[in-house]
Amino acid sequence: MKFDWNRARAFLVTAEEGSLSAAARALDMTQPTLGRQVTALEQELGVALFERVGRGLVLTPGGLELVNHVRAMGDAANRVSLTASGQSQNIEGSICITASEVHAAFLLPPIIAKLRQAEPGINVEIIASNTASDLRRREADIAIRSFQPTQAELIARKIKDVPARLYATPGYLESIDTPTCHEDLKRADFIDFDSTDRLLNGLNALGLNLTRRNFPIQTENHLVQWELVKLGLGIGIMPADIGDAEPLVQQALPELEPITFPIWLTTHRELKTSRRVRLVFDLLATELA
Amino acid sequence: MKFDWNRARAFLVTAEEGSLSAAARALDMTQPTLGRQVTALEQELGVALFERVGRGLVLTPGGLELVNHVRAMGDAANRVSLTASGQSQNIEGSICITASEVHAAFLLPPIIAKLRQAEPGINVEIIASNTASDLRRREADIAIRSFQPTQAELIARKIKDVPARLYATPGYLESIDTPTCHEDLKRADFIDFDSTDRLLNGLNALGLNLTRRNFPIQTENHLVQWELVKLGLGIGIMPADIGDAEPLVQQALPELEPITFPIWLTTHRELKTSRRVRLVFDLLATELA
DNA sequence: TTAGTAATATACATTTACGTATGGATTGGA
DNA sequence: TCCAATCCATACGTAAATGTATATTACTAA
Repeated sequence: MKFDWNRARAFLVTAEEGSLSAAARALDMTQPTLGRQVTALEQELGVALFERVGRGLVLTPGGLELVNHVRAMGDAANRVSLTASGQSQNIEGSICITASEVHAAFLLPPIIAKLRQAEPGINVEIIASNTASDLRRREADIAIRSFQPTQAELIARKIKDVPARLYATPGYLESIDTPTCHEDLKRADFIDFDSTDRLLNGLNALGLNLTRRNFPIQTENHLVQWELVKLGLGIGIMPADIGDAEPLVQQALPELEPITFPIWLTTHRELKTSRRVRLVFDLLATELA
Repeated sequence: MKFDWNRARAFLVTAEEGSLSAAARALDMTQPTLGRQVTALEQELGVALFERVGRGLVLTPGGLELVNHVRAMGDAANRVSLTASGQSQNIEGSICITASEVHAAFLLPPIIAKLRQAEPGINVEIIASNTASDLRRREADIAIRSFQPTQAELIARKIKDVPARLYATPGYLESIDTPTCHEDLKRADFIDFDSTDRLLNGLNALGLNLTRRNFPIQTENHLVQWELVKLGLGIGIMPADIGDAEPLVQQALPELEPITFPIWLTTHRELKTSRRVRLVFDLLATELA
């Protein structure tokens, strides 16, 4: 193990990002530095790792075999980082919370305000994303999710079950003759925020009989969907407490049984020992309930 | 994993050796360097790793927990080191050689036989193609070419200059009244193996005066051309040592000055690192000369 | 075919890390 | 108690790695 470990990290990130430039961005370094580190590692190990072909790099067979072991180094480095953070008993510092766009926009802000007031030394970073961040890779410290994580390294607490309902503007509902039963919704436009058919299937499971023609507008962004709903372009789904609090809209079909989904609070086992993480975790659990 | 991996290595060796000085000796570094790296890692992780007590160092509880994960990094690093040296030292594996069809068919087989006898662990793949493979894209490890490559990434060695002569069967030569001078060849049929007019131009440069009518048969395959020549369908060109060794044919016009072309042996920069490539390269250079 | 974009490679000034030399401190033995 | 040995910490000159700026190349879309 007499080679330069930082060069190994440069190699790993380059292999996973696919280019020196992307790896440089990920590591807060410059592209020439990474290029030099990778070539230096090649000389150090006596193995050609990448083929410089065109504008990208391609792993050589040798590099392909080596990257597995270097990835093991990276995984161990992640564990080092996690346990080190877990041991820090400093309240002050920064914490990274990930949540879906809706939760990040409507649930988190008042809680963050309380947190900042109670502990001004804690800096907060919020990642609003509908794709689940990987806590094991330290993409966030705490995650608010709508499903229970399966990995054993993670600890999760179920906060509550939340009902979600359909909303639209009164004007829009009038324009489709104010639906009053399941069947009436067949002539409605729904606004989808998922490229798969999850929303369609979920609604049909409640007894509706929709097709893709009922979803003429799609966006991957749940907040954009909500704005479209508020402008009267169709029906959208939203957690009931958020939807009910919006004066511009009303429930589209109050008789319809709501879709319920849970809220799970998740963190890494190692991080739970950190005073800062524990404090924020407990605050979130209290305030979200 | 945003900490300095070299510092992690410094921490690991220090913990295992028991002192900074001993670690410095093990890593071929100096004691001040290691001391700085360890303290820098402590600041980076926000965890006290060692207790400076007396003349030695003692791991703190935090350091004790972290050293396990850092040891996992070290184990992975060892595997990296091992497979890397294995890849650069190991003779066994496969090697891919590209050559023109004629070279692949007539020059390579006896050399490959020697190679297989000397190194049975090496698998050989031969790509017989008249279009130059791109070594930079790993289409082959070693190329036998008749021109010097221009790319700087490639290493090339000129083996020798080879004369090529015209051959035909005695029967065919009699059928065109046994040509004895340049002018007589105007009534001969030549068999071309190149869609461009390279052969025509090359022969005219030697003082012949041929037109396309002298090339009634064309094939992109040099070996097919040779079979056509051996069947008495016309005159073909062939490296002199190969043509002279074929009993079915004779030189069409021995007075004609031969066309000479070079043989270049080419590989990419991994030659510097791979023992296998170097071995085959050197064997080819010796045997072809 | 031709711009435009995004990637890698190179040149040079600067910062950073390293090694040497030395001082201060502790342990073990005479 | 003193001395020797060993170790960690500090200061300073030097060497190495990094960043900025720029050139060069390859793929892409019009």
